[in-house]
Amino acid sequence: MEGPLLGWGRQEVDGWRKGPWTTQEDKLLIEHVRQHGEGRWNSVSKLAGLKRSGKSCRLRWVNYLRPDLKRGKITPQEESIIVQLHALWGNRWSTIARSLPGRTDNEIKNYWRTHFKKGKPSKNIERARARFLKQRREMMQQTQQQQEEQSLSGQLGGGEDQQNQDGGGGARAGTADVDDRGSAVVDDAVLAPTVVAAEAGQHHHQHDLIMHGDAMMEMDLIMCPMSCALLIHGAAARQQGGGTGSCCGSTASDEYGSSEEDGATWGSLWNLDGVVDDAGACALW
DNA sequence: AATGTAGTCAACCGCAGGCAT
DNA sequence: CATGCCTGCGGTTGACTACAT
Repeated sequence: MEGPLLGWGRQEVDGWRKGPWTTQEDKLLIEHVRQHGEGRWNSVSKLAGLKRSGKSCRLRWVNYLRPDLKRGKITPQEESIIVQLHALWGNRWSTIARSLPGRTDNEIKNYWRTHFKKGKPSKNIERARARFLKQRREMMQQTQQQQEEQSLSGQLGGGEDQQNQDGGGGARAGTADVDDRGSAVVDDAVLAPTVVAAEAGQHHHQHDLIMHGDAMMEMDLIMCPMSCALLIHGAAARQQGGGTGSCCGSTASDEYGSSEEDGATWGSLWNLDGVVDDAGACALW
């Protein structure tokens, strides 16, 4: 496996190797990261004896060599998450990728390009997207209304944390609402403290989110539908007595690996009407 | 069976922001 | 405070593969 992969045109520019990585290079990089950890990519080439730029090393590691990467095709769940997050964040692939454990921004970007950019399942996608945006609008209006009511009444002296604790209805925390079409509406308030803490590092990115299209709004709360999905999943699992709730982890990947081309799966995925039961638990997971 | 086309994946490039000096 | 370097991100490109004609 030593260097048969030519064809990227340039093999070496200014002393830097370019093009496909060899297994030898991969080994060197893996070994280096194992010993020194991630980061300091520019020094990797020297320390590891790689004729690769820091950028190239980082890219290779992040997109291909990282041990926590989930190989295999994007599952329908992940796909729906991608669509929702893209509706929220646009082409912020890295942000979207953070909500999909084991997936890279590059992977998601490629996936989006090939599947949605050319409008393959456009009707479903657009419908779901439109529905999602509409739901978000309604939800935000509702939230705003609640905030106004609260500020007007002034009786809830608990401060700004109050709404998070209460979630606008107490029992709603950790669940999904169901709108008049039966679709799952993820409530901002379901964001658990742990999730907030986990997201705190990137809060500054997400606080001033600009919605796509006509839905321009500022997010007062940290928006992470995947986190919400996790919680929905968890809630569903709890309701079923399942206990642990793994989200789009490897199990999901395994489960859907064989059926993701199935049109029926697509249909059921986007027709969320049958997905959320009366208790608000999401049956997808 | 050969050829053309679309899909997928891996990698590169340029830019911007953050951080150290 | 200014500058330079490093890192990360998004866009783009090229090669390979699968499928259709």
